[in-house]
Amino acid sequence: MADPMKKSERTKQKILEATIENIAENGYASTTTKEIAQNAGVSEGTIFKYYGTKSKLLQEIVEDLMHEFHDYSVNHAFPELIKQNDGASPRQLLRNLMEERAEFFRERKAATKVILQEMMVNESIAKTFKEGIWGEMERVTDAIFDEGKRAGEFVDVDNRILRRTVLGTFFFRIIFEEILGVNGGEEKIEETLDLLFAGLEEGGE
Amino acid sequence: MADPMKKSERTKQKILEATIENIAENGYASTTTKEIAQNAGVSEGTIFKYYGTKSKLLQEIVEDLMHEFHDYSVNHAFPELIKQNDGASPRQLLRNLMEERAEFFRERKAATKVILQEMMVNESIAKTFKEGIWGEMERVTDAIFDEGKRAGEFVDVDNRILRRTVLGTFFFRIIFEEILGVNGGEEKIEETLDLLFAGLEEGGE
Amino acid sequence: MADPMKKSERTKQKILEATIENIAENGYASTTTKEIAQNAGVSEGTIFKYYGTKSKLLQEIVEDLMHEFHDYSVNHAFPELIKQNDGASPRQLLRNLMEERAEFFRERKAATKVILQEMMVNESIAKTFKEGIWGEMERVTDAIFDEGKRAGEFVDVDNRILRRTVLGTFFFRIIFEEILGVNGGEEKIEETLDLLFAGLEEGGE
Amino acid sequence: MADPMKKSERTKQKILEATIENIAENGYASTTTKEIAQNAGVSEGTIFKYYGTKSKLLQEIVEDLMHEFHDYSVNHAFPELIKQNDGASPRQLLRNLMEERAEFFRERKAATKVILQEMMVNESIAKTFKEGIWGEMERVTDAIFDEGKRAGEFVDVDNRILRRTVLGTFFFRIIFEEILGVNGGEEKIEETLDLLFAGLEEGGE
DNA sequence: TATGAATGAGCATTCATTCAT
DNA sequence: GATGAATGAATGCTCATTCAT
Repeated sequence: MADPMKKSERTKQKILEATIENIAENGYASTTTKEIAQNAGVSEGTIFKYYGTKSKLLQEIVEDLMHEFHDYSVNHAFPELIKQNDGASPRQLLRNLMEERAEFFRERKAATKVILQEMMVNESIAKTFKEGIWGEMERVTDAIFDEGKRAGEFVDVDNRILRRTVLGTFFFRIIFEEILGVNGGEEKIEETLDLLFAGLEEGGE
Repeated sequence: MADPMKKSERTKQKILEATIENIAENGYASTTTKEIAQNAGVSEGTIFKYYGTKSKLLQEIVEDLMHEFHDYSVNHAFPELIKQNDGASPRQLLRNLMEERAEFFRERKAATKVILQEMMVNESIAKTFKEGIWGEMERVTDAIFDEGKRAGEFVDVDNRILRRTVLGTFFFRIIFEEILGVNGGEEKIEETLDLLFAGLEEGGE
Repeated sequence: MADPMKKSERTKQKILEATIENIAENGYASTTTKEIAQNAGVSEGTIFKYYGTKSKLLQEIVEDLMHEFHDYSVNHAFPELIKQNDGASPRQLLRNLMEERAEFFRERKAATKVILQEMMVNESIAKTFKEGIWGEMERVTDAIFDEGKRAGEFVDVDNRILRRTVLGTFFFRIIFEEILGVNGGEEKIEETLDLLFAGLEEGGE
Repeated sequence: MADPMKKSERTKQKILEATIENIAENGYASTTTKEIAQNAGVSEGTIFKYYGTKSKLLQEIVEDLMHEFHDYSVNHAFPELIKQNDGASPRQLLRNLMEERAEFFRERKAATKVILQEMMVNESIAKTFKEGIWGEMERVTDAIFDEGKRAGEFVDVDNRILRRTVLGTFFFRIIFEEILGVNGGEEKIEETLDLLFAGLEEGGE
């Protein structure tokens, strides 16, 4: 058959998209199932038929993003790391990683906003974020930093300090520039990396 | 007089502190006035007597922090900037600024968390943050960056890019390390600044 | 034909049995059509195809029991009464009647429980019970009591008082012993009748 | 002060009375808190302020009746039993007991109906009934029957059989005559007892 | 000044019922 | 003949808010 998705799957999907949209805008607690139903073009009953409770809708959003993030790691980030012996410098690696991940969150801006919001008030989501997204980023950056230091290309500084500047810059782009819309929001990723690598100080190189 | 605050002022203060505590933990929408009343040790009626509506409590928290932040700027940050011709290097200036502001938010961690949370779902708070806190930080960093560049101490890069790394690192410490509790949370501010100034790249200097 | 019942009749029957089971356990109002459907192994839609509304299911249960009770009377109780001139004493008659009716309700314990429950909150079922079951029992006991008194075998007491002790004892067995499970639940019908006939008082005879 | 009850106590009482009335009429599951609120002349919120959940309202009704029943036993039934050596015959004792208890339930007809109804579908209420009311009646009747037999006034029949006729007659009056309104409902308690004691059979005495 | 009693609009959730397939 | 997807009115319950005392 041409239709790749059953009707009920399409309905579930519509509900999920509407939920992400509404929660990203108003927050989980301030979003009503009535609003979600209207936005999704279904009745409230249908939402509960598929998701049981409002909170399971939130869970679903979080878990979906986690799975996608993990799949993304396995299919994009790690293959890159493996290719590292093929000549890509740690710097190039870091650049690719930051670009890809930024792209990932940019494409899922609303869901990302949902997680950032709810993480602050929901223990379970905080845990999922820390173990899923943060843990992953920690492992990947550790690998790159260690390799960079081993190759004599990175300064020998505690990985946590390196992460502070690198991931600080990364999340700043996502949270402040993309989501909150401050600092202009221009990309200029190359200049940013140059700056991180060469330092703020004039005459350093 | 021995009593520096009238009874009613103390009651108002108790309510505000309880509100900050509860909202920081559960978010504005999930915090009930009943909980606040219990936490503050007053009746619900008293809250409404003083603040009229629940949302005015939130406004009050935001505005209080804004005023304190502004007073702090006027009394600490700008005087420093003015003394800059007295020999302090832009680097020293930046370091002082980051330390002081981090201290400011660290002392007001709960209120800061409230603003970060609600900023994402409340247009009015987002506006206040952007105009108040962010605007201030933009002006101050612009001044420092410009002076640093003029003095030939900073690389000649768009201030927005400079800000991305500097404030990214700064907010990372506050949001991720202080509030979310990831990346170990060790201070090591000096090393962090060294890294930002000298760059990630080995042999840069 | 080997198949005595069409498929659709069997489906209707399954639904009815499931309904009796569920309502007996949880009551009409607390029983959902979803539960009935699951218990009967059909879809909810099927229930409504056959019975139209939930309340018609209840009606059906009540009416079925009434018809069976009435058929039972016509085929068992009245023939006995007619045979009474054939030598059976009114006492024997009463005994047979109580045994037979107890057997009837015992075999339909769940449906009986349904009627007892709903009779208390549903005017229409109360009416059906009073006119159907109660009325029948009144007529039958009147006939027996009158005959017993005429034959000089029963004391000359108002039939309503006689009924109070006889049917009280009868319904106690059904409701309290069978359905609620108190008082041990042993049968000992002969001793019970002896007691009713001879009285509680020692030395009476 | 002249007012013997605080306002809040009066409100609680109004709610409880309305609840008993409505549940007795329509059953627990079919009674809405909205109806109760209207009947009690309060808002729905007030019901939940005082009782927390709808089911606690039911619990309260059941527990109240249990406590009253128990107090009644302690203050009326047991004192009578103690006076038994003062010359009251077991028959007289039984008569007093049945009259008093009938009076008790008659004065609380609605609450009694509530318990009878819900006992059939609510395990917890069934348990409370069995342990509270039934257990009490079992103990009291055992004491009377044993004493009656010891004194040679009652026939030597298993107490459970005696109870079947005595309590059967008793509950018949309450459930069938008082609550369901069948069998005329005339009192004639003396004749009923005579019948129970002397037996149905003519010429027994 | 402060309380606690009361409110009622609004919420998440349930469930009998409909209907296209 | 039977299903499962969808509905929406109704329910129990919450909570910001009011107000008499």
